[in-house]
Amino acid sequence: MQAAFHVGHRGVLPSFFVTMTIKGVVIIVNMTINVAAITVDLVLLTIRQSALHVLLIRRGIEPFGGQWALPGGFVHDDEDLGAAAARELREETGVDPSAGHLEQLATYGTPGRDPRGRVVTVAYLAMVPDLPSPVAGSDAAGAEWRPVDRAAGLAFDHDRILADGLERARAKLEYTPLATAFCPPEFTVADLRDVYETVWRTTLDPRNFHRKVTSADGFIEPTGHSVTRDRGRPAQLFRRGPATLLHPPLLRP
Amino acid sequence: MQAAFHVGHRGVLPSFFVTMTIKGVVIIVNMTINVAAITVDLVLLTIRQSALHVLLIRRGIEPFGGQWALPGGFVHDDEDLGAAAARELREETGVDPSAGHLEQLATYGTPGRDPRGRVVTVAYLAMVPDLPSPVAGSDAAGAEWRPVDRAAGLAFDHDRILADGLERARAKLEYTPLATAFCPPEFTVADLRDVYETVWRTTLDPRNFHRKVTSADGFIEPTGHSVTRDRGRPAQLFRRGPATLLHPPLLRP
DNA sequence: ACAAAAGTGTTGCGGCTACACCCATGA
DNA sequence: TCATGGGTGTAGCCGCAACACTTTTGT
Repeated sequence: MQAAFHVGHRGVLPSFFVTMTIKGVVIIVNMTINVAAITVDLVLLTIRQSALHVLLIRRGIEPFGGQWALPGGFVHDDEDLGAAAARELREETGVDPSAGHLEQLATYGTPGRDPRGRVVTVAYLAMVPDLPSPVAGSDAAGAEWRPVDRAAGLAFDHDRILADGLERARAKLEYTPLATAFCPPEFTVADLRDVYETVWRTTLDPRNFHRKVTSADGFIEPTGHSVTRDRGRPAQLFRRGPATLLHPPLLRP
Repeated sequence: MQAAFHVGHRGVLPSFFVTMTIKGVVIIVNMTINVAAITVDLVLLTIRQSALHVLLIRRGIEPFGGQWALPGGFVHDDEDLGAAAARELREETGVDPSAGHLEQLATYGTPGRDPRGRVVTVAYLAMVPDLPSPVAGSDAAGAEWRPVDRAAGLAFDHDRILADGLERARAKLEYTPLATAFCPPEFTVADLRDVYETVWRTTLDPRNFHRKVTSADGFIEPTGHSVTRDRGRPAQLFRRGPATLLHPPLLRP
């Protein structure tokens, strides 16, 4: 039997093989250059009750069925990587990505990290305010916000991805105004300090912190409003400023 | 005609199609989940004659045949991403990756960035000392060290990747001992200062620089030797120290 | 009145810039 | 001995940690 074959219109050669059984004849096409499935995974962080939480989903299918994992999924055809991450964020939380922060974290492609075959995942780091609405329903068996120090034992290499995401988040609070991504549109200096204290797992002097963030150029802007939260003097409300880098930075103690 | 088909043993579904002509009958198999070819590209930097240079290769084949591009290539089957980058580095320069520095930069996968089809590239940033030997021959039509400010007009999206690599390198000199990756095993404080001045495109006070780098814990260690380079008092030789982070950092002016 | 949280003023320390100054060598 | 680059000392500035103190609310 002779078979002429042609691979797609793109000229990219795949490496896995396709087996076809036609009228009892088995045809195996084996190819040479490697391809991989591309997924995006999300390290999606928020702060609830002064504790840093990560969104986990409970896998409904194999592999790792029943185990907890970071939310993620396959990149669609003709879809940009960042767009895939933004889509996942919308699907999993319902928030518009522009309300929080979304950035590429790193890419993981160790052979064997997915038992189904070669899967390269581009991980993204996202921070969102504490969402009043519950997590939007997804095709997973379940989803929940988990405190990051109770998130060990994830599927795939997601423990590693989560650790990398946490370290990135901690480092970026120092020299970028990223902390505001955890806050609602209007927030107090105490809210912002709670973000830093929670992510860094330290305590900060409220007086010096206040001075630093209000004097850092373009970090936060007063809205003119104020609120009284519990007891005590009402606090001014701020919104995020236009700065993209912090001058001077807030260094970890 | 009926055809039962089965995709590989891995369970990963590809998205492109395979057309087979068997005894005059055309069979098109179209699949749903996207796959991509995975490449690694290298932003390989060095310093020659006090100018920052990047290694470029002249493409021998289409697409972008004849144009200059970053060195790179396909990730092999069962090869880790970092291992593929290290292999490219060895192939292009002959240096052992441990002699310099190699780290993941970012991943680029915009549809259409490669006219052959969906190609996702994981870019790596590498720094090596000025190599006495010329660049090892490769399968490309040519290779050369190009000053970074004369490197515009590269193939694919490599202008963007190079810009991202340069910004990463500049930022990392501040708070890591990365600058030593540009230096030979033994170097003087003036050599190290030249690295900073070249990458940052500034001038630094030699006296204050000397004090800072010799007092930064674990940054550089004296070897006991010294050299006289041109005129003037002989300079002590140093090797890189064990530090992985700089305390305190050297901030850009 | 008192507790509690917001916000300001002040002091002292440590790192940094700027620059004077000394050291060791080649020509 | 002079030019040149290597290396040290020091004064002043600036940012920051520490903390006393004032302001504004709820109870």
